[in-house]
Amino acid sequence: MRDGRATKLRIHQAALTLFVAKGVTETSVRDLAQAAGIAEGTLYRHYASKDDLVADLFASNYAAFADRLTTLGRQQAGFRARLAALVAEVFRFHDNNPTLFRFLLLVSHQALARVPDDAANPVSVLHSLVEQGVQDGEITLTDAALGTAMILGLMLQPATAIVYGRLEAPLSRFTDDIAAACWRALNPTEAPHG
Amino acid sequence: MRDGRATKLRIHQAALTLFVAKGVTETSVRDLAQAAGIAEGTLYRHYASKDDLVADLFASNYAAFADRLTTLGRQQAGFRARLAALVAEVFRFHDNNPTLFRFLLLVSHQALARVPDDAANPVSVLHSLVEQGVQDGEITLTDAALGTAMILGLMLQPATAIVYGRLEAPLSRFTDDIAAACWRALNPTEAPHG
DNA sequence: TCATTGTGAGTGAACGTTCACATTAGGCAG
DNA sequence: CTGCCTAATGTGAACGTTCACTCACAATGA
Repeated sequence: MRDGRATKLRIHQAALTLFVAKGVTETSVRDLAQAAGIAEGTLYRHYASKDDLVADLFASNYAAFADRLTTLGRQQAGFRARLAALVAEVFRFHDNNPTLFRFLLLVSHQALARVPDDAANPVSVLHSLVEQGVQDGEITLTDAALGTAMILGLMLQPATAIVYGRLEAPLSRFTDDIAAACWRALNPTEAPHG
Repeated sequence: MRDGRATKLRIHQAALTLFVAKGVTETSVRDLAQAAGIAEGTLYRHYASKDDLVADLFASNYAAFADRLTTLGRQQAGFRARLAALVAEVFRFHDNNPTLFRFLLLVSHQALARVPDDAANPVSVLHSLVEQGVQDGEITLTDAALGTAMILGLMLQPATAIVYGRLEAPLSRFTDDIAAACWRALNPTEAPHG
């Protein structure tokens, strides 16, 4: 029998590229097949449907990234070190695979519905981290949900700015600036370099 | 002749609601007509195409909001006051018309292509504000584009968190917190309450 | 009266998906 | 080693559905 794994990888790459460039709904199965260099029917040897492809592409990468963040948090002591490591990892991920990063950002709005609630989730990992920091008295801000949103915004908007050409890649050159800005944002009454 | 303006408003409302709830591409002209209580053909008495409806809905509201922000900035003296007024206005807009706010967020990725470059743009208004602050030495951070992204993130992610139910509305209750967080994020070496 | 507004069945194109058939390659008998 | 066998993989024309959009006609009201 032939090995279909190479074909599946070609589908992955074509799908990520086209989904990010044109949007999921705007990308047809014909588009995908042409970009991957296969026939339309071949896609259905590997995925039950187009939706299944999107959901699988999202869920597997989303959960894997959440796992990486969780592992990372365990290797650091103290909230500030964990935060810095998390920002660094997110930015490194963006720079290493911007297309995948943007795909996850793009479809998280719609794809999250098809992902099981108990699956690992980068946002909930971050939320747990902030909650821990609040409990341990390591940050002044007490609303963990607000703190999570702040950190998320300080990371994702610079990434978005790169997409629009308002900021120049790589994102990693802002790692220290953003980690420090997160820290200050979370500590309303403390000196910035506490 | 009959007055079509009421019909046009019904189309606006139906379109905003459905576009936000299901997405633009996932909303058909049949969906729009049914929600607005009109026939499909009627929509084409008011818009040349579905794309035209989206573009008009986006461009008019996007530019109007940018103008409001510009006016607001002129009424304040000093960067910090301007920043606080801007955050307050953005959050007020979100609370007064969350559907319109989310629509502008949702389609800004794709709709910006059809909007003339010289049109007023909320992001460029913010960028000019930050640039002015840098020039006047009112903030420590020197990269205006990075500062713009930071402020944008600190405003938009809390708004997004409300959509997902991670944060409770209204957004306005965070106005002071976020304005202060923006200020601290932009001032790496300064005391937080300078 | 007539320009404007409203109607909805109809149109061709594009969509996701299917299916009968072709191709491939590892296992296995001779 | 050779030559089938078979399951996996690849193919693309065809299918039914849905889509955005059109048009001949009706209704409205200044």
